[in-house]
Amino acid sequence: MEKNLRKVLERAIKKLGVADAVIEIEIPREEKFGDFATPVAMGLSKVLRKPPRKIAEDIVNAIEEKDEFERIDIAGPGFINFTFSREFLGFQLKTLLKEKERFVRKDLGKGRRIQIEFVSANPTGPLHLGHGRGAAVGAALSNLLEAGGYAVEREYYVNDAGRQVKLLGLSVFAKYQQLLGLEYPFPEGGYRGDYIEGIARQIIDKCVSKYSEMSFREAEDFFTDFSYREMLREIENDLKDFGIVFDTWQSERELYAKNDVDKAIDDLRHRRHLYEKDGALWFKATAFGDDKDRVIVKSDGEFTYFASDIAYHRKKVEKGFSEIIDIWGADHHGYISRLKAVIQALGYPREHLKVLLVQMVTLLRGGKPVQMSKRAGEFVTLREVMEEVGSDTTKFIFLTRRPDSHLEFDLEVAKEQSAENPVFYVQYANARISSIFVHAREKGMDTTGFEGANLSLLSIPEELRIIKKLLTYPMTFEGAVLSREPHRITFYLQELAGLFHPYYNKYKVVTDDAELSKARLALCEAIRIVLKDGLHILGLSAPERM
RNA sequence: GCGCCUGUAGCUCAGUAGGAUAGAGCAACUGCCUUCUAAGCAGUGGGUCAGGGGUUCGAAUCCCUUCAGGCGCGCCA
Repeated sequence: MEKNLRKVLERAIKKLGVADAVIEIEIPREEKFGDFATPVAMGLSKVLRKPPRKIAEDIVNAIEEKDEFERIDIAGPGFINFTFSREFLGFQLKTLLKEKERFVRKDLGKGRRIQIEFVSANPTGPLHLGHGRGAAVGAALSNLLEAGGYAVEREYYVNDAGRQVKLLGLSVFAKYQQLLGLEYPFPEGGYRGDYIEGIARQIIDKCVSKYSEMSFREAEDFFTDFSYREMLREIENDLKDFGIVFDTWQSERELYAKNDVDKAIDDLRHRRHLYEKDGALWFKATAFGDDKDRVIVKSDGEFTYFASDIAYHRKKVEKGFSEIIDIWGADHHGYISRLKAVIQALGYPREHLKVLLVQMVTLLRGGKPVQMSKRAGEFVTLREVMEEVGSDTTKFIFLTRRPDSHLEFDLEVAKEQSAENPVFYVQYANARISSIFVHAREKGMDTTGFEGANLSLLSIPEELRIIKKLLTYPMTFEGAVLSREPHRITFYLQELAGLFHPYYNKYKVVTDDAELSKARLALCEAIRIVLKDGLHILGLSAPERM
């Protein structure tokens, strides 16, 4: 729709002797300013040395495709306002009905491959609400880019190698000993949640007291592996119930086992980005804009966490994606510059890696902060929130906010609102349309083919407003894809539902007038196509009954 | 001390890559179900866009600065 107008404007402006004008097209805030508007004449006034309104006039006169518009006005300081003709809108709507997804979505990615890594929580405890935010945003972004024509790989990075999983194993081991009535000191800084006892009990059920005589050194591998795998299983299950499935799970251990870490270090060494100092091996991150150089191998010979991160990102890069997106909690923002430095050191532009920060979530209950301490095992899990508030509501709350805004999640408010929650507002529109279709079929009407519908019967303001809104969906969609901002879809859907409900309330779709009914059913079908598309992208259900 | 994020209605948040008179939901108040679902609709109020300066035809949006909140700044993971 706006692509079409852009072409019209380009041709017209070319006639004025300007070849490469940047044409902005926007949807005016007020209806009286038309369906689309462009401030392009104002921008051109400097180049052409003429007053903006005069240029606007020249542009309008140069437009050939006048029949697409009901009106073209020049307003204010030099805006050109376009109002589409009803015939043109009808034609466009019919195209939408015919092409469905192909119309509402655009192939922006052209099959290019993008990897999105998100959640990647340590498998040392259950997912909490902050992970849920990353999960909701990551999944929605993945769906969005996929819909936009990219081949997306959703990846979860599993930190199964470091000291944390070992500490998990030790925590479980200690609990295990205690449950068997033996005295065993709980490790300092160990994990204390109820889930630790759960895992310990599982081990007892499986092999009773086989390990009770052993020292942790002897039982370490078993306890660590069993515990983190159990956690990972639980995490995967939580995510599945949250509606999120990953394509690949990259294990950190595997990077070591397959010598990816060594290879990455060799690679950087050959590229002369490493040096030794004080018995440690350093990466020259400052050469690529980082604050300080970073240690990869400590003087005691141990790798730092950064070493496997280098190997991991090298692996990502070598998989040949056109872009890599990491979604991190904002508390990791200090790592952006060092990883971008790695990307650059490996010979790629730093833009090849895009890090999306998801800000912290403050959990409240009735306005009061809920105390969270992972160490003490006091925290509200994602599963608990899902069960108390609901997955769709939880996701929607995450997706109605920009990822980089701090978020207050009040459990009471989320629940209270559930009756009039915005997510239901959108889903309800879809359910109502389904219901209309059922009703229409009961009346013996055909609700499948709309080729023959006389869409020119859709003439009241509410209907035209809805049609225009539908036809701007591709524009919103494109903006969301290019800016990598799924929340734009969320707001669009609320606006669309906000046009449908009043219409529904005021007018009947199914009436005695068969032809009008058919046209209105066609409109409903178009709304449904867009609603379903948007809800699908956001990872939300589109129930037919509520 | 340095870096990143944030500051918009009582509350939670949008504001479409600088555009026209600043938007939604919640909360408050008043009406609407013998009709395709009332998880809905109609109506009523509410603003120093944190403060100050600058850039230009035009700024919530870009730059500088001050203030406030959050998060980071290890040979931790």
